[in-house]
Amino acid sequence: MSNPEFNLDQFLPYVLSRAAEASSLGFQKFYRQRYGMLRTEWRVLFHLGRYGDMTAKAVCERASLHKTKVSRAVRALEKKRFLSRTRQEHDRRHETLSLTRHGLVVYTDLQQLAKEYDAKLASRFTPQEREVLNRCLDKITKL
Amino acid sequence: MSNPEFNLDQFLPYVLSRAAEASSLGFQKFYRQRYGMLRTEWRVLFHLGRYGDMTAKAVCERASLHKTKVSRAVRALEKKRFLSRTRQEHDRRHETLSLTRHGLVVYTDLQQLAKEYDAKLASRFTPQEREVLNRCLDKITKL
DNA sequence: GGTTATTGGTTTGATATGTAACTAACAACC
DNA sequence: GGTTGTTAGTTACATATCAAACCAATAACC
Repeated sequence: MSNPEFNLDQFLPYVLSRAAEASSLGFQKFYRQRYGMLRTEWRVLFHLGRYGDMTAKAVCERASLHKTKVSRAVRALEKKRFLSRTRQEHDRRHETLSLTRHGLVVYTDLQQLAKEYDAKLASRFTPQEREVLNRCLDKITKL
Repeated sequence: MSNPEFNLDQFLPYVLSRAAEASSLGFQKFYRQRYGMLRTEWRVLFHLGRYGDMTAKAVCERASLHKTKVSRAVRALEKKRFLSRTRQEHDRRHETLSLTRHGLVVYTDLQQLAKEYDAKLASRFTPQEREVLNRCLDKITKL
């Protein structure tokens, strides 16, 4: 069919999104089954767990997530008692998000699992490959 | 916060999905703006355009898409007169999907744009990087 | 100090997605 | 030739997502 030079299986956006889906799938089950969390929820949890308390806006920026998504994830996490909010006194529009003790436990658990899962993935690559891979993905992510 | 060894920005599923999103974004506008197509729709279109007529089932397998998604995409593409279906005589459960003349024109246009877009992305990498990248992504995709 | 603009966050309504149940065509078995 | 199983594709319903409108707090300007 038409131009044989174009190979769909080497088209970067396509290949990337397939790889992303495949690699997410294996990890999903941990946060879904164990804690009934959604993808965006664990992302928010991870950001808070890894980088400490911050405002919803900050999460949006760090994680490149839209504010409506974050808003809903925060509500869900709050309902599960994984995080709590506190309005800032000097500017009552901002609210600081912090993990509860329970949330921190969950984060620690998932973080450990993530580390193991990542190690398993990484084991398929040589250190050089891994390095190139990270570098390339980083370049792509930044526009 | 807790274990400083775990770096979210190197967690493969996370990094991959961000890169995938970023790289898709730039290409989206072509099929969205020009032809009002959705992601799944262009995937189906591309598979038919690139690999010729096939059944919906075959598209599912090749593109790793769920049959309901394909079903809906096919209907949408049919409505736009980009493809047509024909029941197979020897087994009336199967229907062969083929691009219409119009669909082929659209495919050719998008395929050209994809090639250019891909070249632009690829220009940021050395051939070696590109090779490693493809190899790694391929490994990840296959489990 | 009242008007206008901006900003952090939420809500709403239209659209997309995933899961499971469904239909229709065929095959296999007796 | 009727029962049972399987397969290609669709439908229905519940859920997730996106965009745009919205609200409330602050800032900026006069």
